[in-house]
Amino acid sequence: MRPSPYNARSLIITLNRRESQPTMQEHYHPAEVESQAQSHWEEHQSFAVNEDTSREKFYCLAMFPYPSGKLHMGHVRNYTISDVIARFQRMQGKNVLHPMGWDAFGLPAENAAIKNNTAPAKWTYSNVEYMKGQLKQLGFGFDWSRELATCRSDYYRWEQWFFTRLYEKGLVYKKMATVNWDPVDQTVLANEQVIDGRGWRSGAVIERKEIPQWFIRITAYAEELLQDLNKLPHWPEQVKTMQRNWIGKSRGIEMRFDLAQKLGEHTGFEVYTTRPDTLMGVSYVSLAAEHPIAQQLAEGNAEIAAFVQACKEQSVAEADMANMEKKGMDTGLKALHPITGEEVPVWIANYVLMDYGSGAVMAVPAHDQRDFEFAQKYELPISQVIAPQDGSAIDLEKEAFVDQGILVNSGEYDGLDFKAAFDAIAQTLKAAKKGKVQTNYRLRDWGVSRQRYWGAPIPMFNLPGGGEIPVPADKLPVLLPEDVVMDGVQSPIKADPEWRKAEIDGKQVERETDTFDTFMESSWYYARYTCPNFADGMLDSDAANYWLPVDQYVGGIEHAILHLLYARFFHKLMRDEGLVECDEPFERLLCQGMVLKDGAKMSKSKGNTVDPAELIEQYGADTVRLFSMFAAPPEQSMEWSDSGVEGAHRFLRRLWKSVHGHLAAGTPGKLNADALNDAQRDLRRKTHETIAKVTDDYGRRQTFNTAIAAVMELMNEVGKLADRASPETLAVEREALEAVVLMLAPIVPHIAQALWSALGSGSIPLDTPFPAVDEAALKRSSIEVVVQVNGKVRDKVQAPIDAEKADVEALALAQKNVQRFLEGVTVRKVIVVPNKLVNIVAN
RNA sequence: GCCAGAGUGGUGAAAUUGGUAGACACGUCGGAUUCAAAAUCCGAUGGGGUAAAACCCGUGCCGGUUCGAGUCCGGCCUCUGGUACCA
Repeated sequence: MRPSPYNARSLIITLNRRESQPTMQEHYHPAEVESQAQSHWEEHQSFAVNEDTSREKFYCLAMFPYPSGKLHMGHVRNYTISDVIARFQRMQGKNVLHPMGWDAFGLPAENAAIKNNTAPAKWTYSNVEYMKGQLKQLGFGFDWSRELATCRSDYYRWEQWFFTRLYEKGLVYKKMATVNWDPVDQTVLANEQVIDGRGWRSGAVIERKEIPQWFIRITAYAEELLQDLNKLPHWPEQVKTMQRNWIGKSRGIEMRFDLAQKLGEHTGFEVYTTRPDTLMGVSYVSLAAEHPIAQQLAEGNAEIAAFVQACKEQSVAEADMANMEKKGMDTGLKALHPITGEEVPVWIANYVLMDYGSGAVMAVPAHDQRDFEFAQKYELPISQVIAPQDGSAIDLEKEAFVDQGILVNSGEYDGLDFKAAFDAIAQTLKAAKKGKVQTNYRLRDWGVSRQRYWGAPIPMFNLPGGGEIPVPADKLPVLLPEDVVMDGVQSPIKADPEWRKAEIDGKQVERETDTFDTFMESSWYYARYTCPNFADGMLDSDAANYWLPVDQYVGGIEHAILHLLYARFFHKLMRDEGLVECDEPFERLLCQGMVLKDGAKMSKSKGNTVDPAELIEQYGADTVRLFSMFAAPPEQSMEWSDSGVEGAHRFLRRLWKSVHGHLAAGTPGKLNADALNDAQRDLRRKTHETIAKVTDDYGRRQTFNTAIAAVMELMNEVGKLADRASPETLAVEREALEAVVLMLAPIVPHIAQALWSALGSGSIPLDTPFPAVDEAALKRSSIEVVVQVNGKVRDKVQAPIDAEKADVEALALAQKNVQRFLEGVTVRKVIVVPNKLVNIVAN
């Protein structure tokens, strides 16, 4: 017989408790149960871990929260998921790291500081304190000894140091880039602060403005970031697809259009296309408003200047750019077609972005829908150069034909398909030194400069005569002053002329007053958790290499691209600095869905928020945790329901009652699997089927809702047990209840701990192995098989397990209702799916 | 606009590899218990149909593949996330 891993008994503890707190046994009091369990964990430091090379490690990480004030349901869901996984893995015997910290820098702190007349630091720290209390109340098993906050200088100093290392390696550079500019407040606005093209505070129409900013060369890693997605089999396919599309690798041709007449120093410009096969259909070319040629034209032409200015009056956000009305202006300038030498008009268009590619595009209205609409609007020629492969006609009055096809009206290239045309045109351009085949990435370098106060100062010194040098390591960190007053517009470190003053080698220099994008901090916190107090460097490689990569990362799908791509990039940068060994930071990724109320995202403005604090108060943390896991699978958005919470609570009360009812019924006998009657055997099978399913649901499928449903089913079966008088029945019931308590322990750890103790164990579930399946108990002699006629269910039969196909077929055909449907028709075919279904095809 | 998802009873959902659509809950209705109520327990519950069955219809919409489609394919509609300075 399988030795039970959890039959150690410690009745003394239970008896003592029964005497001192008699009411505890009869009724479920979540507040008592939960504070008792939480004190136990606190006292025993149950979640503090260290590097133990003798044990298999498991690093379970939930995306750390922005300390916005108090927890919302999204946090509760996120951290319940990671806590369930962490506790389950621990019950699988692993050395589990489950840390927590604070993504503490960011824009909302500045806004709150202005509103509440306080300092961002003070506001942030008080939020951290409050939210930490809430996390503890929910019973999450975090190793608080590793807590970190990104706004602390012992964290961001290493980020500053790392940035200077990247600068030395040539992976950091400065260039002009476009921002949203509020001309009234004289400040840079985040995309979020631009509403319908106006500044959210001033209401002024915002402008695009070019300012110098720092960039990190993520494009140097584009190919590796793309290829290594193939090393992540346990990431959701949709996230990998989104990242691939974001990186946007394409093969095309970069070519030069010469200007018909020189314009100042400009003799032409570069254009990149992935559709060189349409080159003979070019009607015009478009430049971005910020293109040097457009700038030069604007200088000598008031009309063009006005149009260029108008193009700049809009947000820089891509979604806004793509949705706005496409506008253009003919400059009167002509460019020469790189193959035919014919003149094509040069336009300026508001939809061409200077930050992408070369800031100039060739337009083929017949074969690109956006060009088509633009050409129709401005009555530019639309000439077909591609015909459908199948010879069908196209209607260029209605829409562009954008598929690949066969070239027409393209001179010597007529009749070629996409690939042949690509090669032939590439060859011609190359021979004429007018262009070359080029691989392009849509991915752009990472702009990390922010003109805001509440962030890590960029560690650069600006030199009086221009240029800059990185702040030397011995002068780090560049501290952000925390005791400041927010006046509402200017960053305090920009407003204070003293702060920027610095000296190096006796020379006066100025500190950079821009701060880092907060994605910088969230790109490496997972690694710092492995050695949060390491004072001699960014990472302690021994600790980092023991714990990394993160085995399970859990967070919102909204981070599918930016955060997860930046973190992957940073990891590779740290690897190339020799700080970590592995290539990817997150082995397995779970993206949880949003929490909705009345079909909409919970938000203060909609007034449909649910406060976790009130729910914990009313029902206890276990109920909140149980409901948030039961209501939907983790990846799906989840509808909040107050009555569903009631139901979860009711289940816990029933569970409590069942266990104590069982204990009161007497002492179970020794479980003898061979001496059970049918009902006992059935329950035992159900117990072990449930263990098998729940283990799979927790581990492989990560569908906690179905795990809970399976346990509920088992409990319903337990409830149907007729006689608690027999010691055999009690033994089977005991086995089921012990399994139930342990299976639920990752989700409802407090009540599970209390019930486990009541069942007489000296250990706590956290340190108890997860129940194991007894394969022998799963055996059954017969199974229900569905009988279909022409795909419709007509009957069901009990068939011996693994019966011969012919026998099952005969059994199925013999059914009365089946016979009824076979009258007057001929059986053509019989399909037998073993142990499942028979389909009789007849007509 | 572009990229990625989602859509199943009154509600949250389940159906894991193409094989019984609606497990498990919530709600509602009926019953037991109670002086009464709460709590608890038992039963019913996709729509139509029937005395009860049988049977018919049913997974956003239109079409296809298959013995068999919620699941696969093509085309739409609606909603959600992201769109590089919200985190």
